[in-house]
Formats: sequence, C-alpha cells, structure tokens
Amino acid sequence: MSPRRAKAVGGRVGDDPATALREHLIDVTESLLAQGQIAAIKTRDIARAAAVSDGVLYNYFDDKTALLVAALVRRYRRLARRFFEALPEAGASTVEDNLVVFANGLLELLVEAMPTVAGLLTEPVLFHRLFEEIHRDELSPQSMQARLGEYLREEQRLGRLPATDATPVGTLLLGAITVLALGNHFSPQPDATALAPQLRPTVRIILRGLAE
Amino acid sequence: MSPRRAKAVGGRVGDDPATALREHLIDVTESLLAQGQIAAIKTRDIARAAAVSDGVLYNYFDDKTALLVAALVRRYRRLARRFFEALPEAGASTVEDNLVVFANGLLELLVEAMPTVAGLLTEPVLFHRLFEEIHRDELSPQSMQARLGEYLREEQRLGRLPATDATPVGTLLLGAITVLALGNHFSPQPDATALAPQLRPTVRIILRGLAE
Amino acid sequence: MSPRRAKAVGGRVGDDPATALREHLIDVTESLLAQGQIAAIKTRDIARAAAVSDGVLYNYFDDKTALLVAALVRRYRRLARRFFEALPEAGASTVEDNLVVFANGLLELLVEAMPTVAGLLTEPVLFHRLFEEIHRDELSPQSMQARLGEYLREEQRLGRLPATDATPVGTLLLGAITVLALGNHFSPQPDATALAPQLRPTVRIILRGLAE
Amino acid sequence: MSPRRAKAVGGRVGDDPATALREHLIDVTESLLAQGQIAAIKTRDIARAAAVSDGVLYNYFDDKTALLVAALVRRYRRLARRFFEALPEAGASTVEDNLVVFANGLLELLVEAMPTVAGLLTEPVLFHRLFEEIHRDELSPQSMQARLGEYLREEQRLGRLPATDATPVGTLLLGAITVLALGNHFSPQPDATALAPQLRPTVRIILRGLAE
DNA sequence: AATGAATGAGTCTTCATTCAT
DNA sequence: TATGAATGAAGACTCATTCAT
Repeated sequence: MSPRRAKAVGGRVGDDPATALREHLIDVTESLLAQGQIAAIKTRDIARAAAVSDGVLYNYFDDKTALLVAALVRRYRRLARRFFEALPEAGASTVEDNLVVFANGLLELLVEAMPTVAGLLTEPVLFHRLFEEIHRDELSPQSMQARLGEYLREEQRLGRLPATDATPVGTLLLGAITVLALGNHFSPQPDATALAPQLRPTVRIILRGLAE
Repeated sequence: MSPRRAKAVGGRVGDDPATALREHLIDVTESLLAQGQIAAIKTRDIARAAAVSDGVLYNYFDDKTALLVAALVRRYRRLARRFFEALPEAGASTVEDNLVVFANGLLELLVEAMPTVAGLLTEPVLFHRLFEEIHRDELSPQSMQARLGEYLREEQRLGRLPATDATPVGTLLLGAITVLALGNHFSPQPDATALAPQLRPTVRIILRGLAE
Repeated sequence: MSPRRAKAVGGRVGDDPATALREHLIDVTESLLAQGQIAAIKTRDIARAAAVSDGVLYNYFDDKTALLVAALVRRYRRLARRFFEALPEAGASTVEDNLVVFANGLLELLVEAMPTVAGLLTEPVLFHRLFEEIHRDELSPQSMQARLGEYLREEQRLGRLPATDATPVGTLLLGAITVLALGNHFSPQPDATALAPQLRPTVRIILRGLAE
Repeated sequence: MSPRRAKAVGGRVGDDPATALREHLIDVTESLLAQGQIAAIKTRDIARAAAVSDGVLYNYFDDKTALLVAALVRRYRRLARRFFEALPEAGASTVEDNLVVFANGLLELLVEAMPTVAGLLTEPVLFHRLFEEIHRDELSPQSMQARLGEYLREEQRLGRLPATDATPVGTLLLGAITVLALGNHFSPQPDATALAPQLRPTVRIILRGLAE
C-alpha cells in the first residue's frame, strides 16, 4: 500500500508520508529562503538540502516557482501569526507601552522578513503570486494596519488618545520601523537587538504629535 | 596604423578617446539601469545600446559587475546632487515649509532610485561594492541625515524649534517617505504625483511631536 | 490474504485475472495508439487511461516498448482481419467490381493505419519488432499481396482476365491507394470519404493496361 | 577585424567565415538527417559532429528546430534539383523510355528522401515548417507533378499519346514508385539497385491502360 | 501482485567571458 | 584597441524505470 518513502523524511507519526515530503520540501526551501538570495536558489540546492533526488520537486509542484511561492507564503504566515498573537489590547497598560509592543512586533517581523522581501523585489512573477496568496488571507499586511487602526480608535473611545485623525500614525510608525530594519539589514554588522531601544522615543514623538 | 576608435563614440574635442568610450559605456548602462530589472541587463544589451562590440567592455572594466557598479555610482551621484542642491536654509521661510521641501526632495530621490535599489537588493556583491563607493563620498546617505541634523540644530539655535532631542526626526521623516515610495512602487498603478500632498500632514505631526 | 486485484479490471468469468489485466493494458494502449503520435504516449498516460498504477506495466511487459509492440500487433491484426473478411471471390460479379472492392478494403486499412504507421517510422526498434511479429503471421501484408495474386490467377484461369504477367497490378494498385491515403493524411483537411470514388478509374486503367 | 574562427571550419577561399559556419552546421545536420532518426538528433550531437561548441548553434539559429528545418530544406532542394535536371523532353526518344527516365528520377529522389521523410512524420511542427518553405518553392512536389502533366500534354499534341485523360498517370506512377521505395526502405536488406528494373513493366501497363 | 513515489540521467537553452584577427 | 564569434558551464525540467511497502 505504501510507496517508497524518501530517505530524508523521517516519518512523523500519524502523518501522511506523501504530504510529509511535500511539507519537507517547503520546509527546506523556507530555510534556504531565510538565508537570503532567492534568485540564487537552484532546484538542485533544494533537492540536496532535502536529501532527495532532483526530480521530486516536480511530483509535488508544477514548477520551481510554485514551490518557492509555497515556501514564501508559509514563511510569511509564520511571521505574521507570531505578530498577531503578541498584539496589545486597548485599555490595558498605557498607550505608549502598547504602541511600543506593537512596534516591537512589527520590527521583529520586518527584520526577519527583510532578506526574503529584498530578494523578492527582483522577481515580479514571484512577488505577484505571493501578493495574491497573501491578500486573500486574514494575516495580510492590510489586516495589520487595520488592526492598528482599530486599536487606536478604541483608545480614542476610551479617552486615552485625542480624537484627532490618527491615520498618519500607521505610516509614521511603519516607516520608522522600516528604516530601522533596512538600516540594520544593510549595515556591515547587523545587530537587530540594538534596534528595539530606539522605538520608545519614536513612539513618544508620534503620540505627542497627535496630541493637539 | 593608428588604433581603431569605437564607431559609436564621437570624440569630444580634447578628450582621451579611450576615456570617452569608458564614459559612454557607463552612460548607456546607467540608462538601462533606470529602466529597472538590473538582473535582466545582459552584457550584450549594453554593447548593443552603446553601438559597440560585445568585447570592449572588458577593455575598460574587470567584468560586468565593475561596469554596473560604476553606472550605479554615477546614477546615485546624479540623484543625490540634485537633492543637495534643493536643500532649504535655516531661518528662511517656516520650519514646516522647509521640512516639506526637504521631504519632497527625498521623496523624488527615492521614487527615482526605487527600481534600481530594488534590483540591487538581490545582488549583494553589487550592493556592497556600491555601498563602499558611496560611503566614502560627500554625497552619502549619511551626509543627508547629517545635513538634516545640522539644519534642525540651526533652527533650534534660531529658536524656531524646541530644544528637544531631534534625532528621531530623521528616522520618522525618512521612514514615512520610504513607506510612501515603496507603496507607490508596488502599487498596481504607480503614480508618484499623488504622494507629495501626503507629506505636509506628516511633517506637521512630527513637528508637533517635537514641540514640548 | 488473497493477492490484490487491480481496481480497473472487472474479472471476466473464467479468465485468469492476471491475463485480464495484461489484455486490458494492451487494449488501452491500442486506443491511445489510434489517437496518433506514438512518441507522445507516456507510460503514465497508459496507466491513467487504464485506471491502474504506474508500475503494473512492468509486471506484464519487459518495458514500455514491449507493451507498445503488443498493442501495435493487435491493432494491425484487427485491421487486417477486417480486410481479409471482405475479400471478393473470383468468378463472381465482374473483375472490375471485385478489384474496386479489394482496393476499397485496402484503402480503409491504410487510412486507419496511417497515423500509427507514420508514428512508427521514427521508431526503428518498435518498427522492426512489429515487423517480425507480423511477418510470421497469416495476416501479413505479404499474404495480402499473395491473396490478390491468387485472385488474379484464378480469374485468368476463368478466362475473365488476359494471361499476361499480372505481377505489377499489386504494385500499381497498392501504390495508387498509398498515394491517396498519404495525400489525405497530410492534407490540411483530411476527408477519407472523398477517396473511394477515385478508385474505379484507376482500376480501369490498370485492367485495360493488362488487356492486350 | 576578423573574430575567432571555429576550429572546424576550414575557410573556403572567398567565403564569409560567419556564413561558412552557419553552412557548416547545416551541412553537418543534413548528414545526420540522412542517417535517419530525426528525433534522435541532439543539439550536442550536432555540435560534436561539427567539431564545435554546444552553444554555437544559437548564434546562427533561433533554436534547434530552425536549424533542422534549414537542413531539411537544403536536403530537399538538393534532391529536387537533381530530379529536375534529369527530366526528359517531349518528342525525343520514345514515350515509354521517357517515362521510365522520369520514374527513375523520382525513385532515386524517394529512396534518398525516405529516411528523412519518415522521420518527419512524427514531428508535425517540423513537418509543417518544412512544408511551408518548400511550397513557395519552384522545386515543390507540385511542380514535379505539374511537370509530368506538361510533358504528357505535349506528347498528346505530338500524337505520341492518346488524347484520353492522363490525370491518373501521375497517381499510378508516383504510387508504384512510392511502394517500391517504401518496400525497399523497410526490407531487412535494402537494395535500391534492384528497384529500377521493375519500372519499365509498370510504365508499360500504365501506357497501355491509357491507350484506348 | 499492485501501488505510486522516488530516482536521476538526459535535453535544450542562456550568457558572461575569451581571444584570434 | 576594437571586433564579434566561439566557448562551455550551468540550470530547469521530463519521464522510463525501480522498489519498499
């Protein structure tokens, strides 16, 4: 009943072995993705890294691109989910602290996603397929901004935030974080931990700027 | 028999013809760069566009990368110079107007540079060589931030700006602009002209945030 | 536990199930053959069409080629048998009518076989194995020509045909039919029904040529 | 001024060296074609046979198919030209002799073309591109039949041939020759020289059949 | 005996770089 | 020094065949 099983895939108990290899391929590709240079990933690299023959890929995916997209989507989802799980709640703690938490989550997300995103910019095909996949998703970047918007409106209702238009907050916060992540990404000696302390002063300015 | 001169390079009087061809190659490459997709540029494309034979390139540059870097540097300098020439002066006009002018210059720079920068992210070799070239330069991005810093300190000295720490202003401003430019770059129908009006509200929040 | 039986093969009563599957594979392959483009048939196509797994083929045949040859032989025999069953008898009707009937049978055979034969010409291995199979057979092309020879000699004995050497008749008749079938095969809009009416004039010329 | 020249191409005096290699590639491909099995020809085979690197092909042709078509066309033209040059003239010799000469020419053409034509049947793409090339040609198969028609009409005008409809002559003659050539092609021990003697009796029957 | 996933040799094509002239 | 054809390594993808279960 069972076909041959790929050498490399230790059977996780209860898993459909075919699915297991498919997942394994995505896993492996995802890890190659994390190393940067999406364009430099050859099908053979994937096969080697998966300890599997050159052809398997095509038993599970239409082509190399399809596998890459699958891995990108998974990578994105993993990061996004972590972000959403750590979101602060309106009313608790202080607004400043909450926004710092929010900013921190976003920073982590960006820092990790940066190499992959960077690699995507030159691959319009990949980029758009990923884009489509992600946007029909509840974890989409839009939801992130929407979520921040909701949070801010909630705090305004609670009177902890002035009733001014809070729209630019998103742009400003995301922008500052993007610049920090980019700067880190391209610095000769990247050190993501040095970034977090810079967030609170930034948040403070934004909040004060909102104040009236 | 005198050395042959490349067909395409009309000798500018007084120029070393060899140097002229070198420059011509950089010019042509720069224009290809502006069209986006750095990875898609083939040596043959360059040769064709320069109306020159495939091999010449190697008479003036170690390899394709060296030529690309030279073109990138030149492109960067051209954009950066334009930016520096349009900088506002402390004391004149209003601080808000001045920062809007500053932001506008930066936005233009980014919008134009975006396709090239995007293309560079997948080319770490290129990127770092460009990075090195640029940073020993008076037109470096650092100088831009430094220049903004100087401007702000000057305004503080003039009493037109509160004496708070103005460091985050750069990050916030650059960040917001980056996010706008990126968003535009990846929008289905990019329209750079729609971006400028969004700068003033952002500048206002930042200034107000600095206020206290 | 009794050996599993392939899903797709309903057991015909009294048949060895193994043989049944073997035959089923040949049937399916034969039908794929009729669709033309022998080189385009993949083992997987056969398995899919037979609603059977990729590997079974190798339980009944040495390799893909062996299966193809089996299917080709069967296809040939089916067509040839139909041809032999419709042969006219000496003495009955008129000689001309009889030869037209003969020619018609041959034409049908050729028109149907053409796509397969065409496909075979590029597969010398297949072709020669089929050739061998067919020639030790009572349904061989040779028998067809022999049968025509017999018929003609019989008519000569009956005095309905002059006693000249009738050998070239076969070549001429087969040739004309071949050319018609080939022409039809490669015409932009093949229409086999348009072919038959052209046979009688041809037969007439041949008969008249034989006359003296 | 001159670029590197391929090792394999001895410069024929006065030839453009670039064209020479292009021609050399076609030559080599043509000879591979003559060996049969068009589908079995790999780009590497061609390169090896041409004593040239794998990539050259693409300096002169869009792809493998384009080269194959070029070789096929040349092969066809070579054979067709030989055929046309040996055509008999109306009025001279006897009609029978003339038709035998004609038939002989066609037989030679077919015998030589057979392996190639056979190989083409499974390559619809190639076949149609060759078809198009050939049919805008003065050496097309149509011209051959037309030429035979002209000849026959001329002989009818000269009174050396009865004024009956001579249309089937083409089909009969071409058919007989095709069958002979095919039979020879697929015989275990092909011997084209054994074919010619069979032509005269065939021609005789056809002529006699035309007579009345 | 059936399954069907894994294997991997084999194919076409691209393109930066070299080098004879 | 310019030319531009030749080079050949590299890469995505196919598919007949094998074999553990």
